[in-house]
Amino acid sequence: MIVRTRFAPSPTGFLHIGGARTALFSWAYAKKNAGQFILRIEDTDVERSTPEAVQAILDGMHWLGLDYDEGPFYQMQRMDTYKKVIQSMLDIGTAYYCYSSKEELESLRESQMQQGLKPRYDGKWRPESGKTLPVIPVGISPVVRFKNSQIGVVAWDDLVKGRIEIANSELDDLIIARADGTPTYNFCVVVDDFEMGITQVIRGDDHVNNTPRQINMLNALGATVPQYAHLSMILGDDGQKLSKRHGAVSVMQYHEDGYLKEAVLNYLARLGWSHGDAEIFNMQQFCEWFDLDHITPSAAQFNTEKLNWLNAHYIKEASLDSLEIDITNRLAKLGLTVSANPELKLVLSLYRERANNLNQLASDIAYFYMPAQTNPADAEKHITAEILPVIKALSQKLAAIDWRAEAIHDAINTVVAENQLKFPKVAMPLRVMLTGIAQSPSIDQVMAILGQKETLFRIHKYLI
RNA sequence: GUCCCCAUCGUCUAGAGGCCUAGGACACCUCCCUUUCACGGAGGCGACCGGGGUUCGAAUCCCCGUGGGGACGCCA
Repeated sequence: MIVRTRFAPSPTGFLHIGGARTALFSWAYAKKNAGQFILRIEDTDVERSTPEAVQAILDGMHWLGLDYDEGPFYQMQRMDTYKKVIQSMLDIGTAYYCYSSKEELESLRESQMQQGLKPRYDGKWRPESGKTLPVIPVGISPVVRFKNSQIGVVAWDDLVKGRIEIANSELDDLIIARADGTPTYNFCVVVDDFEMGITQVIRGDDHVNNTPRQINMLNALGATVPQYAHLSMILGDDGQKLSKRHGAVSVMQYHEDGYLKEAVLNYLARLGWSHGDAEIFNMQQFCEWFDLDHITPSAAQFNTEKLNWLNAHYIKEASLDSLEIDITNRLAKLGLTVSANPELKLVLSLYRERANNLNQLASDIAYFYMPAQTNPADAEKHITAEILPVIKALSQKLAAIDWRAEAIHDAINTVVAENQLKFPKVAMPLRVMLTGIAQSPSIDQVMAILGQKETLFRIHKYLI
C-alpha cells in the first residue's frame, strides 16, 4: 500500500517550530517511502481561523521547502461531505441528537469535577433500547453526538509511544456537529483521514487523547484505521512550554532573525529523532534515513546555541551566489546599498567563516559600504598618540605599493621592524580606523578588499 | 480530581540484557594555531530519578514511588 501522510494545521496562527517539525517528519516519511504528502487546512473553527494564518502557514512551508503532493484542502469547502456522513450516521444510529444546553453541560462538568470525577457527558439524550428519552425542548437546536461504545477498550500500537490502551468507559459521546450544523474537529479529521486514504497519521502528542475516539468513529464508518505516530512536544529554550504568550515564534521569524533554512531544518530533524551519531545532514540524506523507530517519546527542549552552530556550518557551506542575494537584502534593510566596490562576494568569502548568523554577518560587513562606526573604547585603547607617527609613515608606504594583501603585509612588517614594534601594535589601530572596532579578519586582507583609496582615506582622517 | 504519556551529561541524543570503565554533538574549561576577534585542531569537565524485583548479568525487562507533561470544549 502506498504511504500517504498529511499535515493538518488549523489556521489560527503562524507556523511555529512544533508544527514545522510535525510537517517535516510527515513530509520526510512520505519521501522516504516514495509516498504522498498531503496538506489539509483544518479551518472549521470559523471564529479563530483567518486567511492571514493560512497564508502564514503556506509561507512557512514554502520557505522550508516542504512541498506537498496534494492540497491544500480546506475543510470548510468539504461541508457537504461531512453533512452527508453525519446524516448517514444518524440514520443508522451511530450518532444521535442531543438537546442539552451549554449551561446544563457546564454545571454538569463543574459538579463532576468537584466529586473528583472526569468531566464527561452524562448520556442524557443517548438512545438506548428500553430507555425513554426526555421530551424534546422547544427553541433549542440540537448538537449531534457520536454514540461511543461503553464497554471494552480501544487500543493501538503507536509508532512512537508503543501500545496504548484506553477503556471505552473513559470516553464519552463527543459532539460531532454543533448546534449550527457545522462539524467539529474530531469528526472532520476522521472523515478526511479516511477519504484521503491517510496511512500514517503523524501529529503532536496532544492528540493522543483524541485517538481512541477517532478510532471508534473510523470503525463506526467501516473505515480502515491508519497507523498513528504521536510526537512529543518541543519545549522552549528555558524548558517551559511554548505558547502564544511564551516563546512560540513563527518559523518565518527564524528567517528574519538570520537563520538559513538548511540550519533550521537540520536542527528540527535532530530534535526528537536521531540516526546514530549523525548531526549534520541535508534533507536528501534525512529523507533516506528517516524512520519512526528512532523518534524519542520524551519532550525535547529547544537549544538556540546548537541551532547557531548549525547555522554557522550552513553559512560556510552556502553558495556565494545565494549568500550574496541574501546579504544584499539584509544590508538593504539596514539602509545600505551594495556598491560594485568592494565586491560583495569577496567581502563575504572573507567573513563567512566567522559568522553564525546572517544578520550579524550583514552588520559585520556594513563598514565596507558606509563610513566605519568607531567604537570609542576601542579607539581610545588602540589609537594612541605614540602610534600615530608610525601609522603616518605606514600610510606613505601604502600610497606607493601595488595593492595586494601580500604587499600590504610587507609594508606593515617593514614599519613594524623599523620601529621595533610588535605586529599587533600597528594592526590594532589600523583595524579600528578602518572597521571601527578591534575585531576583524586579517588586517592586510581587509585592506586589500577595502581598496587603496578608501583605506588611505579612512587612515588620514586620524592623521590630521 | 480522573485518564493517558514521559524520565541517560546543563541541552539534543546513542543505547533493542553482556560490545557500557555509558558513545557522539552543542555549550563550558584548558592548550595549540594566530595579527585582534572568530574559525579550525587537540584534550578536559559532565548523566543512566529513587526503591524493589526478574536474571549468572539491567541504562536496557517488570512493579511501586517520585518528578515532569498532556488531555478531559458546541477549539484544533
